[in-house]
Parts: sequence; C-alpha cells; structure tokens
Amino acid sequence: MYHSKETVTGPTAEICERIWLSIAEKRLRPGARLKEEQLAEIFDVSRARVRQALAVLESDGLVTIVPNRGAFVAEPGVDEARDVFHVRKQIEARVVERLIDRITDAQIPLLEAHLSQEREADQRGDTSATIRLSGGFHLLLAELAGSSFLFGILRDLISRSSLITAIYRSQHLHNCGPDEHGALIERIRARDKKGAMRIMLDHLQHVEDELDLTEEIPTTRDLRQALV
Amino acid sequence: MYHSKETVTGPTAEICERIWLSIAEKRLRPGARLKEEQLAEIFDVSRARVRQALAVLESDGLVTIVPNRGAFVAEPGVDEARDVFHVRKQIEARVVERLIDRITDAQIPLLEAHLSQEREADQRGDTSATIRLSGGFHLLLAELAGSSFLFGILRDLISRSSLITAIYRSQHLHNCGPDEHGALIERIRARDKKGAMRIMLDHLQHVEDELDLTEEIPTTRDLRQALV
DNA sequence: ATCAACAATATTGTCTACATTTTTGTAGTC
DNA sequence: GACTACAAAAATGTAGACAATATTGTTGAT
Repeated sequence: MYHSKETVTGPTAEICERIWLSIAEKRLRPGARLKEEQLAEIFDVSRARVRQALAVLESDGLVTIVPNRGAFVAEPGVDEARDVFHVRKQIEARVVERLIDRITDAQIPLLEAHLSQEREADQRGDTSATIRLSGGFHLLLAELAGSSFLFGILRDLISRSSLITAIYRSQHLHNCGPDEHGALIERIRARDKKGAMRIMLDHLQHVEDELDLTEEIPTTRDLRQALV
Repeated sequence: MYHSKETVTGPTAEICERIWLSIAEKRLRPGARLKEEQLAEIFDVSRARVRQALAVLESDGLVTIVPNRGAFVAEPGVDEARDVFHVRKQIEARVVERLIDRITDAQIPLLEAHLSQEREADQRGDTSATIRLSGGFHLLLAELAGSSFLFGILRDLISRSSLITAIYRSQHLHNCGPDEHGALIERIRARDKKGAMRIMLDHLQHVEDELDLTEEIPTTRDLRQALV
C-alpha cells in the first residue's frame, strides 16, 4: 500500500510494522498490554526478537516499557497530543510544499487511485480499511515528495495521531474525510502551493478540533487517581 | 548536558546513547563494524541487550544490520545526505520560530552558558568536547522550544549530520562555528524571528557547503565497485 | 468479617548452550 | 604456481532453562 520499495527490511522491522499497523488501525487500544510470549506465538518468532521489536517501538514512543512489568501501548498526555498535532501541521505543510515542486503529471493518477480506494472502503463501511487508507494517503504524499526522512517522521506522527484520537476524541468521528483529500489532489494538480497548504492545514485542524484536549485523561495504569 | 529531564531512561536507551555519542563525536567511523560480543563486554551487559540497542539504532538509521553478517555504522549516500540537510533546515527553522515564541528572559542565560562552554572547549583544542557541545547547542534550542517531538527529530538529524560530514567533508572543518551560535543568541534575545531564522539557515548552509556531495562515495562493504 | 502475612502463579529479565551462516585458512590437485 | 574443495574458526541467530519480580490467591489470626 504505502512504501513501494522499502518492504524488504529485517525481520525485526516486520514485527514492528505489524504492531504499528494494529495501533494505527486502532485495533490495539492505548494502555493495552503486550505480553512477550503472546506476541512471540502470534508472530511465530522467538521472544528475543519480540523484545527487540518492543525496544524499537518504545524508542518510537508507541510503546511504554515498565521494567519488570511489561510493555503497554503508549498513552500520550494532552501536552504531547498538542505537540504531535503542532508538529504534524508543520511537517505536512513541508511535505505538500516539496511535493508540488517535485511531483510529475504521471504521478497524479497514483493519488487518484488511492483516493478511489478510500472512497470505496468508506462506502462499504470497512472502517479498518478506511483508517488504514486514510493514513496511507498522507504517507503516499510524503513518499511522492521524495524525502525518506520526512516519510519516516510522518509515519511516526500518524501512528501517534491514531493513539491520540483513540484517547481524546469527543464525538465518534470519521478519521479523515476523503472529500478533503480530493480537494487537496485538485490543488496539487493545479500546482497551487498556497491553496494546497491551506487545505492540508484546515484538514488537520478539523481532526484536531474533534478532540477534547482540555483535560488530562488519567492513565489506565495508576488508576488510584481515576477512582478516588 | 542536553535533555535535562529524560536522563532516566531504560538500560537499552543508555547503550544507544553511548553508541550514538560515539558516532556523533566521530569516534566511530561510517562502515565500522559493531561486534555484539565486543559491545557486550565494553558496556558490561548481555548480548541480548546489545542486540536490542542495535535494533533501535538501525530503526534510527544510524546502524545498518546485514543478516548473518552483523551490524555496521551506517554510510548514508549522497541523496540521503541532501535529504538530511534539507529536512534539517526546515526543522531547525521551526525550532527557532517556536523558540522565540516561548523562551523566557530567564532562559537566555542557559544559552549563553552553553556558548561559553563551547568557546572554552574550542580554545583548549578539545575536539571531542567541541563536537559534542556544538550539537548540544542545537539540541538545547529544541529543548527550550518546548516540543519533545521536534527534539527527538533533531536528535536524529544531528547524529546523521555527523555521519555525513564524516564521509563527505572535503576540507578539515570546524563542525559548527561558535561565533554563529553567538549571533543567533543575540537575535533570539532581540526576539527577531526573521533574523534568527536567517542566521540559522546560513549557519546550516555553511556546514553543507563544506561537503562534497557531487559524487557518491563507494560503500566500504562491496568494494568490487571500488577497486575495478 | 476484615486485614495482614504468606504461598502460588505468571511474567519479565538474563544467561548458557547450541545451530546456522559466513569468513578464513589449509591442503590437495592439475 | 594457481585454483578448487574442504575444513576450521568466528560471529550471528535462536531456543531453552533459570532467576528475579510483580501480581494474585489463600490461609490464619484478631
């Protein structure tokens, strides 16, 4: 789906990829416990390799490891949530900017093809595919922008955004409206930098506006605060 | 020196930190082999933990792991080098922007104190400390900008920049002139966003200009190309 | 009946031994 | 003398066992 070339990575990266996808698709909720033995059995690898993958995911901020307690899906606080969305706006603006400088006419159909996939998944009510494709659209933009570094950053930002929306969304939302993606493609085709960046920033603001970042959600783990 | 609070991380992160520092200080050259047993003995930890650390460093792009062959310090190509510097300019510009919005007068002396350390190390010819402090200045800016995410990205960018300068520098250079850091502090104190960003971008451009990114340096590993 | 101390269980953390693979060294053959 | 085939060595990859720690369940005393 995304990353057309770098699918040939190491075995550890594959475990990370699958856990990352589960988090991005919200199949793994924040605070969920990740038992090593269980993961080892699911992925049919050794526990040592699971521990390697968990160490990587921890350094990415997706997983929290408590010594002698285990690994849990991270639960970002409000300040981190604001930070992620702030940085994401900056990064995606740079992606759009660079994309319009570099994209060729021959690549535009790639965006449209992805969009039609999104619309199709949306119409048939496949929420899992919708979430995956929705994030994938943003990653596709970064890939076509030709900066593997920006791609990596955005990858990180998107997974964290998923965690954040899972925690702080007030209404039950559609994650990313395909309509706005369509409008963005149109501006890209017209090589309209300012217009495209405007749409992108508004788009991200819409997602952020649906969140309730006013109060800290007490972490699941020390629920002493939660139940007093 | 940097990150005042997050010094209390896990044991794996500490191994990563030390290897990262060795790379950033250019004590470990690109392509250098990293034997697991050797690292385990040096750091007095188990091989399993070394493998975790190497997996993390690989995901950060600092280390390349070849299955059944071992881990090596990464050797970024010219395209990746350009990418890193391009993104770094963007990121550091955002850091400066945000920093000027958020920094308090009481925090300015922190920058000056760091600068005086840089000058001192530079004068006494301590290249190792100079390199460390020079990168640390940029990290301090990111920390004071109040975005842990930008901090993490910049951390990654700086270590990669070190690798790149180690490979592609044409002249023997001073990595970051303290003078430009001083000028930057002055603009920050004056809350001059445009001026500060100008200095930062020029500063990074100077570093990049000292590199020879015209031709690909053949990787040490498959030296068939190198010796034909 | 409630609470505290203690035992049992489960999970993480670590170490050791072994299999696999790659590299290096050596002997044999033309 | 050079090249091939094989053997030895070294390093990685993996599995299993064991120790340390936290959680849960149980027993007993007040």
